Amino acid sequence: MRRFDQSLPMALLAARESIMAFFRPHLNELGLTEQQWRVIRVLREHDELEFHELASIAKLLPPSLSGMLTRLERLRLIKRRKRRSDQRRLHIALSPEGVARFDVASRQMERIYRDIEQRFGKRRLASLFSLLHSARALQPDQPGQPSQRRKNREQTR
Amino acid sequence: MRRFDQSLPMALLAARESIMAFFRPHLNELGLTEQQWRVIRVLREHDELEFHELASIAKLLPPSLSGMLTRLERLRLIKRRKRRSDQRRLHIALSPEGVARFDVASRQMERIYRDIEQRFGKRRLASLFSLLHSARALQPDQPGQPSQRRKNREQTR
DNA sequence: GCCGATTGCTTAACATGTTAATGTTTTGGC
DNA sequence: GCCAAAACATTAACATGTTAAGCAATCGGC
Repeated sequence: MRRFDQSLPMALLAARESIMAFFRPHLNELGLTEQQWRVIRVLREHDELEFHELASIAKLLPPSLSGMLTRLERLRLIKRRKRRSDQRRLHIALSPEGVARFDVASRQMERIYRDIEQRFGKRRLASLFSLLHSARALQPDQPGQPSQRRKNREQTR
Repeated sequence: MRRFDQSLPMALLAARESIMAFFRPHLNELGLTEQQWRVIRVLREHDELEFHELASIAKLLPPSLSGMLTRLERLRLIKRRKRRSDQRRLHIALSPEGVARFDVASRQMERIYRDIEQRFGKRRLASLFSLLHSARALQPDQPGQPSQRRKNREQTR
């Protein structure tokens, strides 16, 4: 079998951890976890989002996001409210405090990012983004799909 | 601020999730989590390792690994024993059942990997690995360090 | 040989990831 | 309008990530 250090998931994980080592200590000082920063950042960019949109964009599974919103609400950084016309749907937005927290954090994060960009090189960074974007597009065959390769079925959901 | 989808940590995360979507369902069918598979794979490659070596290679923090070993031991996939000369140090090795489980899983994982490799392209995959390896080498400045960037990391052993 | 400092793993406490089940609201066929 | 099915968020149960504290074994200076 391929050597462990030639595993693509491991290479992606290790690279990400190295990058996060730049950001995480500063986020912690700002009283934010990495995932909370993801949510705040996405909300700042979109003003208001539905639950499922936020989950999708921030790459969080619904159960994780659900708990995070409870905690972010307790910190008074976000607000969530049900849509009147459909009580199932949830709308999430930053509070004024959330916006303020974003403004403080974003400066610092942007500074760190420029440092990384400089160390790594703009061109290589662009190449990396391009390849990562392609990888992101890969999709396993769907069990019910009439494609070439098929596997087990049975997860009706 | 940069757009969220231009964040390097997010790009790495999203790419990794796309790749793991190929592997995870099959690991689950084999009764293994993603991290358990990491541990088994590393142990298969090294026969026997000390705790700290295993943690370092498999990119697991000691507290996570500690709990995992308890569960893997309960599943009878690994064995851990203290070194006689130093009762603090722990040695971990696969059990025969662990080896057998590896053998079953490795075939399937290798098959999936070749599928990914084919879809993504060997050359581009090699480029991606190269860039990821470079990213992995990045290290933030240490707070107490003189202004030149140095890495005072982990030559603990 | 004694004792405080260090080493190495484990526990603890909390947040998140992952899958399955639950509860509530809405939809759609009749 | 009625009711089963679907849609959505949450809760549950468990594993892992992360930081700090704990505990036992060992080391090192004396």
